[in-house]
Amino acid sequence: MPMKIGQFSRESELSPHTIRYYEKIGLLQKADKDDSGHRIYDEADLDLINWVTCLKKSGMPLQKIKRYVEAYRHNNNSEVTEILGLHLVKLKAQQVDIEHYIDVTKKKLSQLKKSN
Amino acid sequence: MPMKIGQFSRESELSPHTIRYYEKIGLLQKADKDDSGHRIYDEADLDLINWVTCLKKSGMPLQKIKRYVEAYRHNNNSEVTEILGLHLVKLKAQQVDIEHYIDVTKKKLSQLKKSN
DNA sequence: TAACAACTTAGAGCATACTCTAAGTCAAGC
DNA sequence: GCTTGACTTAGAGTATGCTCTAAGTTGTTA
Repeated sequence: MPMKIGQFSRESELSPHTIRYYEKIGLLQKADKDDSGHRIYDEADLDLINWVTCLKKSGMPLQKIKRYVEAYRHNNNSEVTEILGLHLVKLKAQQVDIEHYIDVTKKKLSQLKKSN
Repeated sequence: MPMKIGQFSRESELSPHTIRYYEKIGLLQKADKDDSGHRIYDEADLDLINWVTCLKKSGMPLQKIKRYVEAYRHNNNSEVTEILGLHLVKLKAQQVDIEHYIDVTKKKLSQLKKSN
């Protein structure tokens, strides 16, 4: 179950560089180290990093994810809920925007077809 | 109808800095200058920059927008169509992703409510 | 004519998010 | 014992997209 950064990297699909970077900026807590000073991670770390990746892919900046992770670590449920609630609102707005951009792009494309 | 960078900036909602930057990286053609060396723009420039802004807001990187603008300038309809077609595919993929992220976020939120 | 705003340029600086480099340590296999 | 691969650190470099600074010119208005 416990793994070093190499396996953790493969399972999370983030490079070791990126994982250390996330630790450096405080997004991830300082990982425990084994006797040779190598970072060790477990399933809980993997669940967290995967959720972090999901938040990141959905457009949340690392600074905000950092605040989320901190609130999560401190069991501050109300802040976690607030951050996710706001995130949901933004995602819905993005959804509306994208629909609009799809429409506009389609129109532009059909105008182009006509002018041929 | 012709205007200097200040008014062009207000009408396009881009700063003069940004407009000059776009010109510098070749996204916009070198603007014509009046007798005092000030850039002059017209309605066609405004239409183009507004479409550029639309592409940018919908996630197209400046380098790709640059290629779009060049193809557009050279009346290369097939390339314009190709770029927009690909963009449409990406937007649709984004739409699917966002729907997924909305679902996941909603689930996370309802899990949090239960654990209260 | 003097102040003031708007414009010009080249180039530096900034924010975000990595990504890589250098120099070194450590454990396992031949 | 030595190579190999995975790991460590601090810090430099990269890409994108601005954003600002400095030093100067030009046009309008009181």
